[in-house]
Amino acid sequence: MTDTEACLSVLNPEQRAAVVHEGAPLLILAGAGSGKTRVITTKIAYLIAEKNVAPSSILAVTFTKKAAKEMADRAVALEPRAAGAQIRTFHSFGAWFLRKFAAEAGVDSSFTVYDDDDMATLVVKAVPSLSRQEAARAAHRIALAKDYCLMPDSVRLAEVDSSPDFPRIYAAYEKRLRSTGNVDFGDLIMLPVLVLGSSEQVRVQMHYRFRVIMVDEYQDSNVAQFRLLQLLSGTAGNAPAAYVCVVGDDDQSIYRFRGAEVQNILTFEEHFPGTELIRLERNYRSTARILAAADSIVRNNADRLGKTLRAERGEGGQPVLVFLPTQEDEAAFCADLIWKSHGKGTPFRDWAVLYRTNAQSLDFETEFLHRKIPYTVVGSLKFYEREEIKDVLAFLAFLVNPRDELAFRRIINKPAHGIGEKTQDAVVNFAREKSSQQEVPCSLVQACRDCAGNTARKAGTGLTTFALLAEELAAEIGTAEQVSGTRSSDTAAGKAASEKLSFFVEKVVNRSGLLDYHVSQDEISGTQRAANIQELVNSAVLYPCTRQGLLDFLDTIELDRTMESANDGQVSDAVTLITLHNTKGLEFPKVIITGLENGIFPRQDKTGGDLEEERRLFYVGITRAKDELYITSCSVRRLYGRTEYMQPSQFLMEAGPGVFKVLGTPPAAYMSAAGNRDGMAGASDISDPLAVKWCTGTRIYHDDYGYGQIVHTARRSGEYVITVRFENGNTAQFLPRYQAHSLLIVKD
DNA sequence: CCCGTCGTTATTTTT
DNA sequence: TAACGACGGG
Repeated sequence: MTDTEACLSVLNPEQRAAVVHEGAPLLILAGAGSGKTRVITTKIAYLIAEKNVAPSSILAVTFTKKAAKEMADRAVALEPRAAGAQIRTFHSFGAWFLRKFAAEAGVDSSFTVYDDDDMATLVVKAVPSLSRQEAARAAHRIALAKDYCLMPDSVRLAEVDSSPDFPRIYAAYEKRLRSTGNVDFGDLIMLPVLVLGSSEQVRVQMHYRFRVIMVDEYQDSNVAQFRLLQLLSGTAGNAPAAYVCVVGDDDQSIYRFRGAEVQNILTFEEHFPGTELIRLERNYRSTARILAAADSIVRNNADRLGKTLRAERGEGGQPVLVFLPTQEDEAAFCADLIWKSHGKGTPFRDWAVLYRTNAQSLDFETEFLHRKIPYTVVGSLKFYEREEIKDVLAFLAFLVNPRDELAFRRIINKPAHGIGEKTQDAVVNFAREKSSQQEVPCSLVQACRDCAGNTARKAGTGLTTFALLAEELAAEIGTAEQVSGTRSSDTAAGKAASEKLSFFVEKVVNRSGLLDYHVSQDEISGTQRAANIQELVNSAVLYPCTRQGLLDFLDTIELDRTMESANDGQVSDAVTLITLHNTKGLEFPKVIITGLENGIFPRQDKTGGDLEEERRLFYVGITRAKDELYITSCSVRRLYGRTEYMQPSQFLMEAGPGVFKVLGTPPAAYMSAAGNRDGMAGASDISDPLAVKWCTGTRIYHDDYGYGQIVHTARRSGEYVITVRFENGNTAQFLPRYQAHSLLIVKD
């Protein structure tokens, strides 16, 4: 038996059919935990080993860096030659493509990628009449327009933003962006679509290059990505169409807000004629009762293809729904649960705490820190959003592309050289003016030199000094010519490639004065900026000290702004704190989904299609759990510094009876919506006059404590107990049956 | 141009 | 509640 036969033999019939399928386009509808990554990776190995497909002609795209890495690792484990396949995220593929066809796309081959923040700043520069806030909103709409592949002159632009000014703002932004030579995230997909659409030659070249194209998490692709797939796979010239295989699950589509178009998967068969469909419905991840809970939620959605997951792992324990008074209690509950299981030998890494918004991680971090429970927060963007980190990255980006207006503005006067906004504007406008008059764009370094004589003496000296430094450092890392036409890092730049990039970054940090500047900031406000810069310097150690090495370094950071890459030496056994969105593609033995309250999850104002998306998000969360699932809901939560009384999430009422084992006291809203459920504590609360009178949220006056509010109710050995939080900070419990006389209900 | 104070405002979700 | 922007004094 060959290796490949061995790989195939562990698959179920549907998986095997998907792997050996060839010819027509293939749509794999893969339910959560149905082994789709195994199918894709086996298929890559199979094509190489059995079908003699050249590895380099295989393109597999995913959405997250993590997923891409996992796919590549697993494919290589099955078939070493898979290392030659292109296994990337959509955006990193776009970046690769744009560097290759920079001229056709009208960008600098050494472009860097502007994030949302940079976009907003550039909008302000392009349309100065806008406030920062308006610019940020416009930037967001521009990004969305690009997700839909709409240009400033598109008539359909109104569907993204109907304001009459929008097309002009978009056009002005676009002009300004193009003059920097840089791109934004949307460009990484949209520009390749435009280049492929307009250049037959490029299309043919790509068609000969990629013979097999696979897309994972296809349900989250947007219109631009769909068109990219169409253009890469269609026919052109004499080049035959590539084999297309997409994998997705309409129930897990959770990125509509970012332009993801569920229609892409729902109508795939119309756009790729002759499509064959394979369903993977056997779930190897979760136990049956967890899957039942997931299904009881998602079946409330109307807009779905519909599928039923079959559990292959047996019944398992009943998912637990816990009602808690406050968010602190919620954090304490999680800590208790995790700590107790750790005592029984469960490693911390088996646990994941899921939440709707990043801000919710704070309470867990505080509690876990206190209890000495190790944890890692996944996907928090904090590190690369820090000012000092953005400063250093901007300096590096500027060395690579001296037309980068935003990088220039960020670093030119830090530390202060007397170059204020006026001088910056003069330099930038000078460069833009000159660029429009000549073939070769004018770099901002050159503009600094040319402007130095026409400004105040202090500013002039600063500009000259800066230009000298930028030229010297840029020369050291190599010039653009030294990499053009080659992607490998073996191009000899000034220094030997064996030297580490971290030396160069360290030099930049020192010579620019950025490190000194932030050291003094640390002294003033006791921050950790210098240490953060050092961490960034250290992370550059993995790259060679060449221009290409620097480009790769910036690329990696720009396309994966999560901490993991900068933080590989993290604790090996730790609880995972993660947003629901970030859990896509992950699994954990034990999962706690927190904050199941209306307004938080689902978020307020969600209706119709948006509400269905929230429901799918809940479904994604539930199906991450392998063995144990806990869900928590609080009756009180601090929101924007105010204390709010919460109702349980409507999703909880949608689950049928017996789906969850309920702990704590279910609020009245849950009870009345659920009707008379079996085996549930406090089931008689709606008919208990005490519970009706003394319910959560009621305002109270107490002779000794003053004003307060009921934050929790419970039934303890038959007695109805209320917990009251008073305005003086005290919290106390009372038995209304006996103590009603000392408690006054305050009427508004 | 720098720094401090005060008032206001914001919280999805991410490549 | 915290973080950020506007404003004014040095």
